[in-house]
Amino acid sequence: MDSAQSAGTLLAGEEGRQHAIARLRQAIVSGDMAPGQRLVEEELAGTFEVTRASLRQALIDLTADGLVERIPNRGARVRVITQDEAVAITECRMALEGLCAAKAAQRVTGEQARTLTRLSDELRAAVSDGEPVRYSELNRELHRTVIDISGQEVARDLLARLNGQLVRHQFRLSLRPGRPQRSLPEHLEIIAAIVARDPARAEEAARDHLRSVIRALTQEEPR
Amino acid sequence: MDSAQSAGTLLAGEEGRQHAIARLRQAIVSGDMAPGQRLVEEELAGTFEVTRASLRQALIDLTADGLVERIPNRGARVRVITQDEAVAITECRMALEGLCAAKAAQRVTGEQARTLTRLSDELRAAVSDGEPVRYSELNRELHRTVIDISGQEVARDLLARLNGQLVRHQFRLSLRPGRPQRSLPEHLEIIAAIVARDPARAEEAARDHLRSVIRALTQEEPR
DNA sequence: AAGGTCCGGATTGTTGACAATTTTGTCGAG
DNA sequence: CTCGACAAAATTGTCAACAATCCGGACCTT
Repeated sequence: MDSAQSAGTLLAGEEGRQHAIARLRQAIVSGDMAPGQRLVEEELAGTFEVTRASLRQALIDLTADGLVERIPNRGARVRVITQDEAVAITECRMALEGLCAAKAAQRVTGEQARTLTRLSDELRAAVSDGEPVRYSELNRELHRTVIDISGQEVARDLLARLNGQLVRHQFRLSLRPGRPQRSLPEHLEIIAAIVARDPARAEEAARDHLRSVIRALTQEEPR
Repeated sequence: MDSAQSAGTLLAGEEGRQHAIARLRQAIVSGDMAPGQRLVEEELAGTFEVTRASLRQALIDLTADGLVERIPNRGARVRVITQDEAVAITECRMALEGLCAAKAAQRVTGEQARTLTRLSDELRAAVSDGEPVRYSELNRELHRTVIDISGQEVARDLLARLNGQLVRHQFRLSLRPGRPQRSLPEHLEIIAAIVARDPARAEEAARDHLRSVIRALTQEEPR
């Protein structure tokens, strides 16, 4: 493979689009681009070294994911997700992840149970070692695993979209001092309920956890 | 087929796209196009009298809505929604409409309560008059009203997408003999719980109702 | 000076042609 | 008769130029 990024040549076609999507998403999620900032097609196409068509498609795709807002004839801006919206999104996650936790408890296999138990240990370790970033990763992995076990592909797609919009809020939240300590027991309870194959308890645990996330969001630090 | 409009002129741009989306959606949900049927861009652009670009955008939009399936370099087909998928979708509706019902019970105003009560009466009337189509319309209106009262816009968007995929199944279901008689009390209970401003009861009622829909779906008539 | 109108620059939207890809059809070898 | 390779056709994907639209500011009118 060649490193087609040399000056002068710009990526085209499918490759270009994927590249543009990745770069844009990264830029938005990491906060390199301020919320509300205008996204001028030609300008971005230049900086990412893709054709304008590729970048245009990328904008459309990200609009479907809720990361970008497009107004006809007026262009695109990075979508601002207010705290109220973050709460509303988390409420929907509560409903859907509750469903997934319940189904996961019904369907979990022995091997999957072992994976969950291992995650359990790693979460505990990350907290006691004081590694919030590691904890945040494991957190995401746990949610992903539960959804995976549930086999609910429709919910998985909906949740993927919701989470995409939340990445920034989630990240800020996980770095709040004391937050891992508070959420750890909630996560452990979700795992325990699924391993115990108790759907009602698993659903309640998942919902309790996200209720707690909502509380934390509404008590957002005053900046 | 149809004689379309005037010969020779084909719609373009935004107008063309909207037209194409409307016609295509109509054709798919009404069953004019068999599930799995190939959707050739040029061919459809011809019959709908829009440019290929417009139709292409329409296909992309409908893909986002889950009505069409697109495979790179291989074209689009109308997406088949299996019974299992219909069940999975309804499970997600269960989670999300449960949330909306609960929030609606918290936020309902006096006027909204009166609207719901009126709907209650109309639903009863439609059943006792034996008008399944009217009942189906009122049914959709009820669900829409509840979501509206809840003020949960995120859930509203997700549900809109899910319902778009289900239209056909829902329609078939509502025409099953005896189905309105069975679902009427469930609908009435949802309304009663919201009017009584009891979130937990409203959530449970909404979930019970959709649980019943799932049961009906899995006992689909054997054709 | 207030209000309205009309250009100018910038940006997005669309189109028609062309390139890339997949599928179909044909033919010959085994 | 079956299988595989090759070529032709059909279809989708991409691009670069062109057209439509919008915002801001200068200019004119009253």
